Amino acid sequence: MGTHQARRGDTRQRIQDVALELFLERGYEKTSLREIAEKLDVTKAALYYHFKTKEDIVIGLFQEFGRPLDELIAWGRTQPSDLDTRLELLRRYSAALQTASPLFRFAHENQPTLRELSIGQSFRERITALTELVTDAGGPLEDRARGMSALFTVHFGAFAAMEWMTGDDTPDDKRRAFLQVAEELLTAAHHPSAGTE
Amino acid sequence: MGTHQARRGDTRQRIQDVALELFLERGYEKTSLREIAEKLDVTKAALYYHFKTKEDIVIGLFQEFGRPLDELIAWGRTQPSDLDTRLELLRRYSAALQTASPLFRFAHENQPTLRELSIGQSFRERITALTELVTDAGGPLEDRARGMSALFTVHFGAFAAMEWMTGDDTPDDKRRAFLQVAEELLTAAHHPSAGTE
Amino acid sequence: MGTHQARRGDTRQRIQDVALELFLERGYEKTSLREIAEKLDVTKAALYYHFKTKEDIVIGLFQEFGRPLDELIAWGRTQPSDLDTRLELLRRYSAALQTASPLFRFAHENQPTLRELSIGQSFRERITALTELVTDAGGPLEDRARGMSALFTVHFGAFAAMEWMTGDDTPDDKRRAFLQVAEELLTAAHHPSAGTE
Amino acid sequence: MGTHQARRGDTRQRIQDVALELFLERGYEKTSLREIAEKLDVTKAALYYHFKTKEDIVIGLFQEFGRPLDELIAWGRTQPSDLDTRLELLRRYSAALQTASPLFRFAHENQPTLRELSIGQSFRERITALTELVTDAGGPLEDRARGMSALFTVHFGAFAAMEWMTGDDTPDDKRRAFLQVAEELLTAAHHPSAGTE
DNA sequence: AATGAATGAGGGTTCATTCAT
DNA sequence: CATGAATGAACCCTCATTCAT
Repeated sequence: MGTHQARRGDTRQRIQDVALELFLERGYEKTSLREIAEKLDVTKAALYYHFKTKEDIVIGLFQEFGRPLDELIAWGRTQPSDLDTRLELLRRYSAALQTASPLFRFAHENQPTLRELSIGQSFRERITALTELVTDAGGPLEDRARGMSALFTVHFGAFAAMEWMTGDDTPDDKRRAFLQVAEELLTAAHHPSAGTE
Repeated sequence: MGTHQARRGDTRQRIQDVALELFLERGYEKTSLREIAEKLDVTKAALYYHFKTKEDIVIGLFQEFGRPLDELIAWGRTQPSDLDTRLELLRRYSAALQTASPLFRFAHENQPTLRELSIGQSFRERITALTELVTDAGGPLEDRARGMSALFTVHFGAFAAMEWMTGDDTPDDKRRAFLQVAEELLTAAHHPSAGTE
Repeated sequence: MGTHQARRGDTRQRIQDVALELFLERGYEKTSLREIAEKLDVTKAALYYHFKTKEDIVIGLFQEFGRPLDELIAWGRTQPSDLDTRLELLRRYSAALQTASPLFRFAHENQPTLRELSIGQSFRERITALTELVTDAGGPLEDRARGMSALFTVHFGAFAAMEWMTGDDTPDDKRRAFLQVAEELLTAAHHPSAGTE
Repeated sequence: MGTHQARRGDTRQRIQDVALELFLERGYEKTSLREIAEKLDVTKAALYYHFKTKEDIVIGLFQEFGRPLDELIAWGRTQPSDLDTRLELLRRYSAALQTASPLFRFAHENQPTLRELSIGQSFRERITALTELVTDAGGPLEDRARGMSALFTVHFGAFAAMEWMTGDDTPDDKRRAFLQVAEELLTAAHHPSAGTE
């Protein structure tokens, strides 16, 4: 029950938690392994026992949190490419963001780093896959814009909005509100009169 | 006479150009002054003749490119807070992004850095100001979400979309499409029946 | 039962074998215990069960392989200091190198390390002892040079030559050739007319 | 006339001097840049102003000291492949070693390191070139052994001998003695009766 | 308007070694 | 007989910055 040495075996997990926390606060590049180690009250070398490199910590994070997104895409690909599927995709994406949003915010705020970090490639591919599922590649430009906009809305509604939106609604209220706006966008994209209005 | 030394006096400008280019490519933190200097074929020390610090280069960039945004906000504050004003704000914002989009992309992709860089504060404030002009602080949550979504749509439509949207429409076509979607969103937010649907 | 764990008790030997192999390939300093352990498919800590320190592995190697040299010197000291003894020393040394040459190559290629490694001292002493047995401390400079040269010839003929000598003679052919050259050198050193030429 | 800052512009040279000195004393791997810097009373970073990497220091050393050897080889290749040429090659090699011997000793005592250091390759090639010039690729094995032995004799006579040879002859006396022994070896290799004796 | 030389702080990484289990 | 987890010291290297010239 002491402060020291109390945990055991969960060090790997703790490293990832603290790392993500600091990466979000100060960015990947500016977060040094020294900082992570100090916050955990271990040595830098201890980190290297659990992760081969700094980049490896990020890879670990994405493996853990990125799975729901993979499943979502896999599911989407088994479904017919119609409005109902897309609405459901949005809903599930919104739900997934509830827990994974820290990682996604990290991904967004550290793009130049991820671009060079191998893992970044696969993350971008997943985003691309999602947009393809939600938009109709052959449809009119406006409709595709609506699809992407719906995605932006759910996506950024999950974290960017948290900082910029005033009022005292709960995070979950906000999330649902953005989800509804996104659904309207997608529905409009499928409405025959959408492009003409 | 000679390709070298041909320019004069515009070194400051050239530094900023190259810096922004590299910041976009590799991120602010990973771009070293050495790289910038080498690409310009001058010494690191030369950079210090023109800019007091690395951060100063960023400040210079924001002063140059950030002005249109300041003017936009200033204009918005003189106008009545109604739908027409907001639509016009969107249009002007979209237009401003046409030239300033590299800087905005830089701002977005280097948020953790900017957060600590003093200049970042003022940039965030400007974004906050914009959202306040475009949404009605006292209105229903869905409407505020629509306002923010409209802003996201114009904003990310300007660069994120460029990478993720397939098809061979021109960038300007895309921009206009996103603008139109954003206008629809704002209009819906002002429609009496919007919240009930 | 199974390929693993098949050996038992010979772990110490296997460590030494793999260590010498790696020391020869990459040098003592650049060979880490991690590498040795990985190649053996055990943990670093396991090495410490068999050897107290990294240096201890080297000591072990020299004890194993260095004995023939000790015996050679001991034998030499019991013999009269004449040409026949010296020729026989050369022959025995050449023979000893046949099996011990890896260790000798290691010793030669890692001299700065050995110099600081306690065991190195004793190795150098042995070489010095050999030269004293083969040369006549009070004789003319040229003769002493011939003695050392004979030693070089046998010594480096055993490994350096392997890499630099073209042709398809067997290693043993080469060894014998160098031995013969060395014998000529020693014999010349004992010839009355040697110094006068 | 102060102790500090007294020199200027010769820092690069001083780094190389001190580096070689330490490399000889403690070996390349065990010599840290910190040690070199401290001995020079500058910062580690200063070293990096003059040399891109630790390996670069070695490269610099070889470029400086390795040139005489290159010239020797180049000269040898313009000459007829007979005894006189070979004797002259030995003499010139022996002379070259007078000044370059520290570098050659370094090369010899740090072979595993050099093998991985790119520069090492070219050094080995030079040694190979020399042996080819001094021996007759098509001749009998014994004669080739005599050629290599002659080279060993001159080569190791230049530094290894210094440590192992007792007596109070000057280094130059020793060098000349070894040179003479080497000359005898080469001459014997060209004697018709050499192999039969 | 710019350079050459240097610095101090810190980066990520690797190493030999230890010890409770 | 061996492992898992960790440490402390050191490593090479890079960075933003300075300053005399």
